[in-house]
Amino acid sequence: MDKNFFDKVYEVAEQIPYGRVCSYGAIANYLGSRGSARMVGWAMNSSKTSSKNIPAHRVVNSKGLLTGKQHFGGNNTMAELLISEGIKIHNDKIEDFENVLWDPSVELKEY
DNA sequence: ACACTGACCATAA
DNA sequence: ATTATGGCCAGTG
Repeated sequence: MDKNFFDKVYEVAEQIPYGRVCSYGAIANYLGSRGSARMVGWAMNSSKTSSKNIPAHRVVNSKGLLTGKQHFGGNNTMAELLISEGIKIHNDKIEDFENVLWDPSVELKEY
C-alpha cells in the first residue's frame, strides 16, 4: 500500500493499549528493519504535529528507559503520564518492563 | 541534488 | 567495562 514507514509507525503507536509500553526496536523490527528504529522516534516527534493522538509516552527504548522524556516538554511529563497509567517508573526507567512491554510483532503477529 | 541530522539498536575493537 | 561504527528511512539546510 501507499503506507510508508511513518504511517505504519503511527498506526502501531495508536494501537498501544493502556498500561502497556512499546520499544522503538520492537516497532522497527515489526516493520521489518531494526535500523529504522530511529525513524520511529522521528515519527513520534512529528506526532506532535500529526492529527493523530499518538501516545508517545508509551514508547521507550529497548532498556525501558524514557529517552524521549526531554521532548515531552523538558520535564518529567512522560514518566508521570506512564505512572498515571499504572506503569511504575523509577529513575526514568520502567519497572517490570518486559511485563508491560507490548510487542506488535507478538500481539499483532502479522499485518 | 548533496550532506547532515534525528526520541535507536546491535556488533566490533 | 566503554567507545566507535554501521545500518536503516525520512526530513531539513
